[in-house]
Amino acid sequence: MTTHDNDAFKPIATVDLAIFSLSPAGLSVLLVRRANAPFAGDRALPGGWVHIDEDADLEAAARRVLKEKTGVETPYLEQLQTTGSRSRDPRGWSISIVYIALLSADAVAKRQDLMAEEAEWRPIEGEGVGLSLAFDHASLLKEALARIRGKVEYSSLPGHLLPVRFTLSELQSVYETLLGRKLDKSAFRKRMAEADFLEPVEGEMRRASNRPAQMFRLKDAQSLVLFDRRI
Amino acid sequence: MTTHDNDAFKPIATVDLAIFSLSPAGLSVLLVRRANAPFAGDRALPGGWVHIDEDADLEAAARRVLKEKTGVETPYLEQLQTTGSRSRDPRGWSISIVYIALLSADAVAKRQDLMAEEAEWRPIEGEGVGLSLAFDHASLLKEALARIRGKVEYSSLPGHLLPVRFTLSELQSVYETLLGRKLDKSAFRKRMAEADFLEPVEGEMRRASNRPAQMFRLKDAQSLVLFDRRI
DNA sequence: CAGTGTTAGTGTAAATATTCAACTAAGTTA
DNA sequence: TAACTTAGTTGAATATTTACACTAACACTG
Repeated sequence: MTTHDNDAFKPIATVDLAIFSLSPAGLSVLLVRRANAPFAGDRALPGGWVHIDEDADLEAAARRVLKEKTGVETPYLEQLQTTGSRSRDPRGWSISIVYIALLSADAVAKRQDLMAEEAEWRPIEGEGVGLSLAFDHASLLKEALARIRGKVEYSSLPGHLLPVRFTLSELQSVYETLLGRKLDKSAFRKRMAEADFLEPVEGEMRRASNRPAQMFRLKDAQSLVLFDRRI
Repeated sequence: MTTHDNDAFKPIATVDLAIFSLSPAGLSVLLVRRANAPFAGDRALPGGWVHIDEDADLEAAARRVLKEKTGVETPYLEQLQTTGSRSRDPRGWSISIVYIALLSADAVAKRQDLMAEEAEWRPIEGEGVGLSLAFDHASLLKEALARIRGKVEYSSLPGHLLPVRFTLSELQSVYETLLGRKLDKSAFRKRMAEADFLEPVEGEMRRASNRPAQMFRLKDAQSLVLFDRRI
């Protein structure tokens, strides 16, 4: 057996992001158009090198890329997976650490002007975006969608896609969109109460031409709450 | 905004493994003693550089390290997480891709002679191993344990720690060990039947000085089955 | 200002699942 | 053959889930 301790392998390493938000067309992902080779002109998940001088850790690098592309600073952010292989980048053995970010609807609206030139929102259709993507990004996006759809079943994930204040009906509607099925209203409300990740915003009500609804906000906008049972 | 496309950041990158098996003392993890600096003499999770010429992808690198240290070729293997920061390795900005491996009890016994010299099994106590580990490996091990304990609640994970053939009573006993609580026998059997990841080994029974028990094996030794409800 | 439409939020009976413990089954051992 | 041990099943009491109907609170209409 040989020791490789002084023969450090240094692959090409990037941090790539699957950034999601809700648009009128449903769940959408942020894509950029690549300026340079390889895959120049193709769409890709936004990403970038880790800046060895600037980024203290991988999550900091992910937050930096996110801010560069969207202007948003405090999203829900979670590491998805790392892929690395000889063949995924024509320039050689490369590694990509993939993060998932969820942007609240009002954060997206407010920072519209801060969004990077080359970035655009694309609605999700089925398992992807109906476009071929650079590198293995189509497969990374598919994994990200699988993770998100899985977590909708037993976590507060959809709450991170809404504006800061929302009603229970709006929240239920996001769950239904992401799950692709209808939920029972009373069972839904019971789950939300048990899971204990919402707090009512005192004195604030959604008013329309019908009974006003209590508004809620997430107790913690940064972290997911996992349920005891499926929704 | 600057482009860094030709300024590829190349960190130090290793694949590290949290390899678990069952010993008489319960769940155990494989540790190695480091031969070289940094942390020479300390215990660490087994790991190594990706071999750019030899490993097609990250999982291949993980399987190679696993085989070098244990002699086992076909374990349950799953990527846990990737950590990367300026400070985790005194040699500079470094990345570690961490995998979890589960070894079946008979695989461990059979390959005892193939196990690496410097490797040893240490029983888990609480959130770790009661030893300080090199780098941030204590924290990586803690994350690995959290992942495992979480999955025991709603997956076939414990089945991957048993010998290839086992009885339902043995399986229940492993669930109980990992969960730290007793389970109801009839409810347990109902769950296992619903989850549908076991198949009876026809004609084989465990015989002792009592009623013989049907033996079972995993339908798929490589993959986990997730349950609809908690166990 | 009564009537209607619409969405918010609650209540309840029937169906389903869980729990707890007792029971039967099939072998070995004395 | 009786006692012992572990395998595997059954069932009644209790808790939870589901489906759906009900009440509540507003705006709008005439």
